[in-house]
Amino acid sequence: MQKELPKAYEPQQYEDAIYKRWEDSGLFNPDVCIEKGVTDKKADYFSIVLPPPNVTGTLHIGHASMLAIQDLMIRYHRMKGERTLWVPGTDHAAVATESKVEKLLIADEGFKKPKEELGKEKFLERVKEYAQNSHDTIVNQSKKMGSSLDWSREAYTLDEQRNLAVRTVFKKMYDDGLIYRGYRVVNWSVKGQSTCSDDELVHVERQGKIYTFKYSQDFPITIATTRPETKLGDTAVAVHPDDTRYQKFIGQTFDVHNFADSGVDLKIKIIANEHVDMAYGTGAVGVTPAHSSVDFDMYTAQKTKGDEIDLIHVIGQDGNMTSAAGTYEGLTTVEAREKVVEALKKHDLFVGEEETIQNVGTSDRFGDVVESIPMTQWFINVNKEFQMGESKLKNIKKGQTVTLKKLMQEVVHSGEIKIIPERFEKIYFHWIDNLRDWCISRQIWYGHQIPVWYKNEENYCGIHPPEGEGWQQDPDTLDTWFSSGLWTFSTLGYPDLNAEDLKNFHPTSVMETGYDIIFFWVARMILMTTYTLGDIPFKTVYLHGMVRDEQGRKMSKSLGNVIDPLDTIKSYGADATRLSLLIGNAPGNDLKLSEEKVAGFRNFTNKLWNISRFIIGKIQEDTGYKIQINIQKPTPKTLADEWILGTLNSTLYLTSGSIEEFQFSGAGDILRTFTWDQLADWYLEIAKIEGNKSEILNYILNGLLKAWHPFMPFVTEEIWKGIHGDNSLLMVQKWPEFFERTKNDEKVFVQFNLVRDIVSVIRFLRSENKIEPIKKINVLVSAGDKIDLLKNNASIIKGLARLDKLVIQEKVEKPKTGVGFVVSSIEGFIDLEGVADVVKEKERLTKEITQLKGYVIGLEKKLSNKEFVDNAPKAVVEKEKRKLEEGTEKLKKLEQQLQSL
RNA sequence: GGACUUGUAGCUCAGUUGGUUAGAGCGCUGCAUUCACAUUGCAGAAGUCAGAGGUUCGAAUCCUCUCAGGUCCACCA
Repeated sequence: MQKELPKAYEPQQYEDAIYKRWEDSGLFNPDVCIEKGVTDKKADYFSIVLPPPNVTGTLHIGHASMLAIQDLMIRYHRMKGERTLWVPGTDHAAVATESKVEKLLIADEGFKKPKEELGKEKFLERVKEYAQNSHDTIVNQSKKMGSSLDWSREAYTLDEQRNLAVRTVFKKMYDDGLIYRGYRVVNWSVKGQSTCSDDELVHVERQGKIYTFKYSQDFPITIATTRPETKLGDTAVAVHPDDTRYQKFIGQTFDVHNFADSGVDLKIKIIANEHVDMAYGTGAVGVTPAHSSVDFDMYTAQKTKGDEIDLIHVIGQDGNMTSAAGTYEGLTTVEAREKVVEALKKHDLFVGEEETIQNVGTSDRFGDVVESIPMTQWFINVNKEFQMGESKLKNIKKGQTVTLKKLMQEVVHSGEIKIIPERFEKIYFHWIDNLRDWCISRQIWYGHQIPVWYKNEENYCGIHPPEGEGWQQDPDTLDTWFSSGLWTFSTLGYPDLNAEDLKNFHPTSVMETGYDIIFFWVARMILMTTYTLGDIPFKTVYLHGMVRDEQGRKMSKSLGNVIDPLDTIKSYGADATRLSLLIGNAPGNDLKLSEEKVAGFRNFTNKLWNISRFIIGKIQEDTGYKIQINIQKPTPKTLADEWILGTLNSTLYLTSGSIEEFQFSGAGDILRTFTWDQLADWYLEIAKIEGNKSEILNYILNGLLKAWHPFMPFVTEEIWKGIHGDNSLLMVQKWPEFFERTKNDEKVFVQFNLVRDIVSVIRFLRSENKIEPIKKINVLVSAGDKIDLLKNNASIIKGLARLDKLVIQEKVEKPKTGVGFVVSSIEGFIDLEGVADVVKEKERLTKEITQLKGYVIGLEKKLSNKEFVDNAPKAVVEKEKRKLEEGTEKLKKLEQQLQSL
C-alpha cells in the first residue's frame, strides 16, 4: 500500500513523469503490447493515422482538440484489448513552410529576396532547420497532451520513405495516363510566383466596376467586362446558339484594328456556347481564352469541334502586360485597365460603367489575387477512364473501366466509407461533381521534386533517375496534398505491399480531422488510396469543428483571444484541457472555449482525485482487506450497494456505446453524472453511514478509473499508481465488463430513488423553514406497504437528512406543529415542535397543489380522449395511467395536509 | 446564384427512430465550513423549446413558410 495522496491534485507535479512511464513501457507500440502479452495477436485491430501537423510552427488549441479526441478513441480501444495503433507524423506543408521561412529571413535577418540571395541549396538548409525545430516543438507538445502515439513509427511527409511512395504513385499514375503535362490556364500567384490548385483559392468579394463597350465602331455586339485590360487577349465572342439576336453572326470573324490604341489587331470570331445566359447583360460574352478558365474551356471546346479560335497571352507571370499587349507592354494590369477604358471612351466605343461586387480568387497562402495564366504544368486527370487494377472495393472489380471521380464517389455511396456527421457526405459529392483536373506542380523548392527527367525532346518518368548523361529533372515540386494524400498507407510500409503494418492496420479505422480540409485532404486520400491500393484509406471519417473563443470568434493573435493549450496545461492540467475539448464538442460543429470552462474541469479532476482519496482511505481503515487489481463484481449487501453497482453497470454500458458511436461528449457527460452526482453525492455519503464496503469500493474505483482513463489519462494513471503501485499501468488494463440491464436493476432503481427523494424533500423543507442544517429534527413517516424498504434504509435517511428521530410506521399521526410531504405513496411529517409557520406552510402546500392539479387534469384529459387510448401504444397508455394514479393519490394527501393546518 | 446548417434557462450546450411536469454544466440566490474535496456540500430561482401555419390521439422532435445567424460551393461575362 502506498502512502496517502495529497489533498489536492496538482497536475504539474505528475504529468511529465507519467508520460515517461508510458513511453518507457513501450506499450504505445502494438507490437510490444503483443510481446508483453497485453494484447492478443489475433485480436481485432484499431488504427488511426494522425493528421500530420504542418511544420510551420507550434500546435494550437485546434490540434489539442484533435489529439484529445483521437487519444480518447485509441486508449479506449487499447483497453478493449484490440491491437491498437496510432501513427504520428508531421507535414512539410511545402508552400506554407517555404513562405514562412522566407518571411522570417526577411524580417529577422535583413534579406530582401532570400531565395535569390542564398541559392537553392542554402535556402533549403534553412527551411529544413526551421522544419526540424518546429517538428521538435510539435512532438513535445503532443506528449504534453498525453497522446499515446507510437513514436517508433513516426513519419514525415518529406522523408525518404514517403518520397519513395510519392515517386512510386506518381509513376503509376503517369503510366496510366492519369498524370499529364499540359498547357492550360492555371491559377498563378504573382506574389508567390507559383501555381495553386482550385481548392487553394479563397474567394473574396470586392467592389469593382463592370464596363460595357464595343470592340470597334462596326462591331455588331456590345459586351461587358470587369477587366478591360484582358480584352486585348480576346479572340471570340460567345453567344447562346438559340439567341435570335446574334444567330446570324455565329461563325463570322470580325477584324478589330488597333484595339484601344494598343497597336494590336484582334480577330474576334462569334461562337455559340450553351453556357451563355441570354438574359444576362447583353447576352454576349467576350472570350479571353488565356486569362479565364471558363474561356479556356470554350477554347478547348472549339478546338475539338475543329473550329479553332486563337489564344493570346497578354498577362505575364510577373503580373504585367506582355508584348502581345502592344503599346501596353510592361504596364501593370491596373494601369492597363485605366488606359484601355480611356481609349475606348476616346473612340466613342464606351457604353457605360456600373459599380458591382465581384468575386475574386485569392491565394490562401500568399494572399494576393491570383491571375489566370496559361502555362505548361502537371495535372491529374480526374475524368479519364482507365482499367482498375487490383481491387478490394465492394462495387469496383479488377479490370473495370473507371475514373478517379467515380472511385471517389463509389466508396462513399457504397457505405464503405462513412462520414460523420452525415451531412458532409452531400458536401463531398457536390465537390466531386464540380471537380476539375488537379494542378499538382508548384514552382517552389521545398517539396517532392517531380520524378520526370528531360533530355532534348525526350522525357522520362521513373522512380529513379534515368541512366546516362544529360538528363535534367523537372525543377517543379508537387502540391503538398499529393504526398499527404498517400498518408494512410505511406506511413504503413508502402510501396512494399507485403509490409506487415499495411497488412495489419490498413485500411485505418478512423480518420479524425477538421471539416475544413475535407476537400484538400480527405477527398485526396480517398482518390489516392482507391487508385493505388484498390482499397479504402479509412472506414470512418470523423470531422471535428474549429475551436473558437467564448464569443464564437476565430482565435487570432490580433484579437488577442488565443488560448494556448500549453498555458491551460500548465494552469489546469492536461486532463482538464482535454475534458474541456471533449465535453460539449459535437462532430462538425465549432466549439466555443473559455478559460473558465477549463478551470471547471480542473475542479472535476480534483473531485475525482478526492473521491479516490476517500475510497483509498476507507479501504485502508479496513485492516482485514487487501486492495485488488482484478476484482469480480462483489455481492451487494444493501439496497444502496445494489443501486450503485447497477448504476455503474449502466454507466459503463452507455459510455462504451457512446464512444463507439463517436459521441464522446455524451460519454463524458454520463460518466460525470455517475461520478459526481451518483457516486460522490450519494453513495459515498451512504458508505460513511453503512460502513464496511471495502470490496465494493475497490470494485467501483477500479471501474471508475478505467472508464475515465481515455478522457483523463494522467490523473487516473496517477491514482492507479497510488493504489496498485508502479508496476501496474492503468493504460493497458482491461476495459471493465458490463452486463445486460435486468428487471431487478429497474426495481432497485425505483426503490432507491424513493429513499433518495425522501431525503431530498426533508432537506428541502428544512431549507424552506430555515431550520439550521445542524439542528437535529424528528420525522414521522407513514410508509404503507413500503415499510420494510424504509425500515431497512432508515439509517441512511436519518444520516443524510440529519434526523434525530425517525419514526416509520404503516400509518402515523400528523404532529400538531408539523410540515408534511408526499413522496410517491409515502406521506411524512417533520415535527417542528411548536415553531411551524402555518401561513408559510399553507402557501407552500397551495402552490404545490396548484401545480399538481394542472398536471393531473392534463393526464385525465389525455386518458379520457378516446383517440389517444385507441391509437397510442399500450405501454404509453399504461404509463400515463400509472402517472395519473400516483398523481391523484399524492394530490389527495397534500389536500388533507392543507386542511389539517 | 446554389447548397448545407443553427435558433431550447443570463451563457455554453444535451434532448438517438414523435409519448418527461423539457434537462446538464457555468453563472445567479439562500444556507452550510474541523469529520475525502471550498478546486466543496445542501437547497432554490430561472425556458410561450425564434415566429406562424400544418400533419398527428400526441410535436422541442416531422412538413411548409417567415424572421435572424453561420458555413461551404459557384464561370453570371
